[in-house]
Amino acid sequence: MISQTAEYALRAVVCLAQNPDKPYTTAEIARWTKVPEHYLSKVLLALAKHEVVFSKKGLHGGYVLAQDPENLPLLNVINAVDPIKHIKSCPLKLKTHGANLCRLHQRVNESIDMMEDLFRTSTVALILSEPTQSIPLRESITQVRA
Amino acid sequence: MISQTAEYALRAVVCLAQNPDKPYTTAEIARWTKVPEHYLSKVLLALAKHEVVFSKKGLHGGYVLAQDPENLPLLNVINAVDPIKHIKSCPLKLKTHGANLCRLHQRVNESIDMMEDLFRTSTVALILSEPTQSIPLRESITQVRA
DNA sequence: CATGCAAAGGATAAACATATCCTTTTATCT
DNA sequence: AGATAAAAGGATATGTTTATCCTTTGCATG
Repeated sequence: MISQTAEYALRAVVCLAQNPDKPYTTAEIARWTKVPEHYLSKVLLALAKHEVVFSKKGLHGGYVLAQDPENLPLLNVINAVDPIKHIKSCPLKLKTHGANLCRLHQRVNESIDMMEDLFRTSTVALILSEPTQSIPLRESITQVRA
Repeated sequence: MISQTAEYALRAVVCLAQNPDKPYTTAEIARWTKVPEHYLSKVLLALAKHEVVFSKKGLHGGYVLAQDPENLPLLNVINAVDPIKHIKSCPLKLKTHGANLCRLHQRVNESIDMMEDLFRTSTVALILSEPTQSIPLRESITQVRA
């Protein structure tokens, strides 16, 4: 339910977080994340504008995380490229509803709230710290035993 | 986070549920729900194909709910027009990940699961039974006192 | 300060979602 | 049977998201 663009942004940020000091070029991130390079450049632009990443031009330039992964919720990344929008008033524009949503739109909005909460409480650091069989972006060598 | 089409489908079903025996024509539903009539006809077609609604052609025809609102989760409506898709295997197609999602995609998928659960446990009857200030699709006369 | 590297930004294209219109099919009522 | 009502379905248009390409700007180094 998140957009392709948001998924790309998350991958890029996770990539940068693996090596918080090294500046990664668009081309490098594209290779790691398997995101189309030229599209990724737009995504990174948006992340830079929202100060999720910091960019440096020229030789040895590239992108670096602008935030400590501990303090960087996935929500911030998503909102930078494709803001989660809540239902604030009746989509039918019924005058008597206004900001008092009916049960239908309350429910739909509840689902949006839940998503937002989950992404707000999930930091980039958390994604990297909890080990599983699969390491983000990595063709790991972990082998499942039979 | 649900599509416009899914929102339209939910409105249509809620409309039908208000009067489970009366066949509503596309034009009538469009008027109540404020959904573009010709687009709505496609949406209703999909709902009919998935047996969420029953359609009857000709004079006095129209659409009727095919399910008891008590047993009709919003999820069924949504899935009829715009199926919720889970992440089942690594979007990067990393061979070593396969069906073992990394933490990132586990989280993203978790958010999808949560949404699905909410919509699975919310029936159409529930939407109509819990009264609030705003009645679905209706310009109610309830007035907020100052 | 000239050269090369890399991001910034603009213009365009392709794919998909949303929306409109028109014809065909099927049912109902005289 | 003929007329009418309404869904089914096809063709097309508009808008948004995703993707590609090319030029410009800014930085680092020799």
